[in-house]
Amino acid sequence: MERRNTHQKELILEAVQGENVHCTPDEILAIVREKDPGIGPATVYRNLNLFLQEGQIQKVEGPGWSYFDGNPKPHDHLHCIRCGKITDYPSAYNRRMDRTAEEKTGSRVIWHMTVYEGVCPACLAKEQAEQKSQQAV
Amino acid sequence: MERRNTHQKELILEAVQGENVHCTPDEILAIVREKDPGIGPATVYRNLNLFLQEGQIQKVEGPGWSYFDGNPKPHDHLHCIRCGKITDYPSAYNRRMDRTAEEKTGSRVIWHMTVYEGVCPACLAKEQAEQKSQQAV
DNA sequence: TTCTTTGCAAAATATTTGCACTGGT
DNA sequence: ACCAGTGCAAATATTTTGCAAAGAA
Repeated sequence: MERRNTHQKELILEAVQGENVHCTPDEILAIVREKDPGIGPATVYRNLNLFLQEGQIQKVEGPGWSYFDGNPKPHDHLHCIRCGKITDYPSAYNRRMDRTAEEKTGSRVIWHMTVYEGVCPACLAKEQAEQKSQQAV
Repeated sequence: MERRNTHQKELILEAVQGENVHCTPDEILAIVREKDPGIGPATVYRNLNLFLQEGQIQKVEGPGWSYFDGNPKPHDHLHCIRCGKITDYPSAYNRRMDRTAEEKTGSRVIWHMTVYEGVCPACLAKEQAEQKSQQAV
């Protein structure tokens, strides 16, 4: 079964592969519809699953949220519990953790991902601003 | 709004809080129905969400899977890509990782969780058995 | 021209909600 | 007796699938 490249595939891959982009299928649909309003949700789902299988993108999930990540390499993430956004955690992949896990559990470990739950810099700033305005009142 | 203890709540909490238990809502429904077949899915969902809010349990999610975990303390997990089961990763919570992440990202980090993707000991054994039988043929 | 991919609509899944009734306190 | 919690069914939300038409190769 030959794999054909289409206009739609290009747009979807482009949307999800932007720098530090983490989107839901719905958000991706909105983005690609800006350039081609005819695209439907089924096409987005189908191709995201295809890219996933091909290893071109990955799915990042945590308690209560789920995003597609255009960067297929394993890397850690930070999830903001205030705004919901997730960002890549800037650090090299630590392969030693996998070896340690293998020794401890007797499993074969292929890769790992750490998700940090917290409040991102932008939301921290907002919180401070809110506190100030509360003091003023 | 007062919180009442019911028969159903007890069964559901008992089901999800077993040692190293990681279940989907559907699996939990099946377990509690063994003792009380009258319980419906809505009650399971409602109470799991309640326990989640109360911090009595947590939800663990990864690429393509999601389970409730009766142990509310942050801890790492191992997910088997062959049988789909997840198990607790036996190691103390590393608080230092959170402090490091705060320094690196400028965020406030509350907690983290690492998920290891791999093949569990039971499935490794199965794989070896399969290879042997293939050689025999 | 061939056969994959698309867009739509319907179907399948998963989860939440409205409401009358049950049952904990 | 009061009202939170339950069970059911309907409503939502999310994702997948069937199929005729479109369009890559």
